[in-house]
Amino acid sequence: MTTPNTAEKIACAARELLEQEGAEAVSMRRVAGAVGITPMAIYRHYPDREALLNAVANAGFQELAASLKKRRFRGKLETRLVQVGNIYLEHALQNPRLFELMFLQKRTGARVYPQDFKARLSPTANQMADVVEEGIASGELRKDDLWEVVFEMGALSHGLIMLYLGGRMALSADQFRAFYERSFRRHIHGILA
Amino acid sequence: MTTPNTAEKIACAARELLEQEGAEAVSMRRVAGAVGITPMAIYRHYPDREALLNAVANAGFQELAASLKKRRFRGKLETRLVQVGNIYLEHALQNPRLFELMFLQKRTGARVYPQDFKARLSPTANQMADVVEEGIASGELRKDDLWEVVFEMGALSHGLIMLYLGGRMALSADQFRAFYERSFRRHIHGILA
DNA sequence: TCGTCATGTATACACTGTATACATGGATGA
DNA sequence: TCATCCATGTATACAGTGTATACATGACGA
Repeated sequence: MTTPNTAEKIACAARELLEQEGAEAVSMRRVAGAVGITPMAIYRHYPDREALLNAVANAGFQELAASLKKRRFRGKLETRLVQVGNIYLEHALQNPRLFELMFLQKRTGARVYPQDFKARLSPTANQMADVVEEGIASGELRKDDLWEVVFEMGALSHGLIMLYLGGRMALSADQFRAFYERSFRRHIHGILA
Repeated sequence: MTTPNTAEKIACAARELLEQEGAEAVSMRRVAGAVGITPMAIYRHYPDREALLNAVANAGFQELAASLKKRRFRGKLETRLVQVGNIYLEHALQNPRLFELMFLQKRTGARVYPQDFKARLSPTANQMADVVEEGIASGELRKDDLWEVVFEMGALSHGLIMLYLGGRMALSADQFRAFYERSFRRHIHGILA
């Protein structure tokens, strides 16, 4: 148990290949080569390529959840919402390909709105939900459907990040960070005068 | 010129395959088979598969632009913003795979923010921009960066649609339409009390 | 009539995921 | 101790992919 599992070594190699050469470079043969085994040996640990990529994505979700849990959010409500959003953002900027894999791919077992969210099965969304729920309770936020508000902030987040990672915004990482934060604040305040 | 071009027949067949069997089913061999030519004949019209998919995506953008141009938006400002958003939505719901192709794929020659948008090269964004610009001028909308506001509404739109099309929301099409519209209105008004 | 050129074909190559059959080595039970 | 089992890995093969290369064909202009 202390020595790294072969399955983990495979997933690790897949992730490295993913981040360095893109998703299409993650072939069974190349992953196997990186680990030092035969392509078919991978199938002793993962039923197929999709399952392997799924495992990599899951690792990403766990990391993201850990990042969110580690951090303590403080300050006024708007600040805390922005802080949660920024953790998503940093995770995306530091693992761009992994992030695409996590949210673009049709994953079997992905959390489904609304039931899995209301059941608090999504650790990432829970953090945002806690802040929003408190805001609604304190009267700082308009009374509204908690999970709709949370999911929609996630959608805005993903939308911006995907467009940026997809090369549709000619901005430096720092410029994008600033844009992203402005967008978050605009979403909180609304655009009406 | 009146009879359909072979290049067009190829793109058309590719689009049908895409919408009916998914992006991975769009292979050169299958497209060629549908048209009744040899796989290699496609290369007389498109340099490679990516270019073919690009052509299909471009057709989608033209359709969307035409839909937007055809429609006249009237009523109060918020209503018009929602109307523009709904056209995106309907296009996505009626051509889901095409929509994914249009916005997920890294397209060469995709409009890049901000220069291409400010140069009004994106017909789809222009429609939204007209409404927002008028709102800012009339004082109905807060004074802000026009194109940031426009791009960000597009991002929210794409984010929601991608998550829905990606199977991450267990909602009927009508339920999603309602969610989408509520989100749009929330974004306009803000979530603060 | 004779190129010329656009269009299509035939074949081949390197690559992919993975099904199938076989090897191996270490743990376990008699 | 020995036989057995089983997890793990290997070797090979097959159908599929994009596409490079070489050749065919048929319309058209000089």
